[in-house]
Amino acid sequence: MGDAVGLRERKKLRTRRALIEAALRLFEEKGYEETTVAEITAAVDVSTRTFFSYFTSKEDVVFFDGEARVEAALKMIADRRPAETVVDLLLRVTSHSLDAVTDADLTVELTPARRHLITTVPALRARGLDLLFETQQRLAGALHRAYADELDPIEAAAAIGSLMGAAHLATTISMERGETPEQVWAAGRRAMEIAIRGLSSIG
Amino acid sequence: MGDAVGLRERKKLRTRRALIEAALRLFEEKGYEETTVAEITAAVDVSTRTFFSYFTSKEDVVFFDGEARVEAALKMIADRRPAETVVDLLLRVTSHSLDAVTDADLTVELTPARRHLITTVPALRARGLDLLFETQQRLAGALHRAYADELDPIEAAAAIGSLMGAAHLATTISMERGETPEQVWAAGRRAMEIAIRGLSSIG
DNA sequence: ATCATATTTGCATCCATTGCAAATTTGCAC
DNA sequence: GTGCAAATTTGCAATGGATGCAAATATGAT
Repeated sequence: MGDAVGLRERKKLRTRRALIEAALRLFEEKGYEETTVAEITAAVDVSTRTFFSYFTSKEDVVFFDGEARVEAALKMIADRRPAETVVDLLLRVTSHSLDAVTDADLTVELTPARRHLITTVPALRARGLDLLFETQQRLAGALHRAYADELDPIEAAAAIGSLMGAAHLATTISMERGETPEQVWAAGRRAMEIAIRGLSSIG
Repeated sequence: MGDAVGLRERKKLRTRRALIEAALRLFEEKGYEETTVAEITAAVDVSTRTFFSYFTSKEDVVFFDGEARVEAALKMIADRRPAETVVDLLLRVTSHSLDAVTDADLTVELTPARRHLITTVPALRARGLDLLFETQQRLAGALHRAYADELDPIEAAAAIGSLMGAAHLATTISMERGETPEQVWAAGRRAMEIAIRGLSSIG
């Protein structure tokens, strides 16, 4: 990612970065729907058309670091430790997946503001869910490959879907209830434990 | 739903139904993105503007029966049987959730064609995932209410998220592998069993 | 038949998105 | 340095979804 060899690449990276920062700032200041692509590009002083050669849509700019996060998780699964169980590996992956990642020389965490945008704005929420689901498909594939002898594709999918489905819904509901970040985090962990133990453990 | 008292209501129902049928037919014939709202309304002989007083967006017309399905599931959860376990109830709900439901006098099943559209067209897939997630939130709330003494909100969320997350990802991957409808159905059932037994049962 | 209300319709408008060809910039060879 | 080929940016036109609004219609109760 961080291979800015020539002037060309460096300039592109700078433009991309500037577009992301301007967009996120404007989205926070005046709201996503109230911000036009023209306003974003005006703030960076490039043409509107250029925006769409960097991002395929206005939504995309909010998920600029998604691919880096996914790749980090995929790598962890592919490089799994020899005797590690599926559950241990997945817990290790999820606990690291929230760390900051570097994308195109732009290191960012999933700030509360961004998280709020993604869960609040319908267009972003839908896009985020689509990306999340695609991620789950890729992780399930990687998990199957990493444990080819023990897990068939459906079992791998069930494992990823169950764990991530439980954690995602639980954290969302925790947030919706206005709980503190610590409580939200705890909700996610409890949900994963339930997924690991099985539903019958609570019925 | 089926209370078409006056001419007014009957006419509206007829228009709504005609719009849905024309839209689905056109989407199948020439593709979702290639079909304009103007073409749909032309086929029904109403103005383009009218379309948007029946549906909030072009995507919405594909999910016309979503609300009816969700309400059926919510009702089943609310009317749970006295001594029934959470797992038994949820299995009963999921096995019935695929039955045909009646929406505005229009009874429909989730045809393969419609399913294909929803999983294929990015805009529909994203919208469908948004609706599915919203459904999960509502089901989790209902489950918590139905088992208020046994499940707190987070546990209810973990249960719904785990079960539906596993089933959805497993069926999607099964479909993607080109498996038969029977195999897809079996994949969903296996995934739910794994969610119920717990991930540790496969590691 | 008539009036109040509910619907439909016809604009005008905004904005995201895309294709295309012209203009500009960059990297490299000479 | 110059000049050329390739990569980028830009301007422009066009498409299509979505919304607000006021005029035109249709409906139903008296």
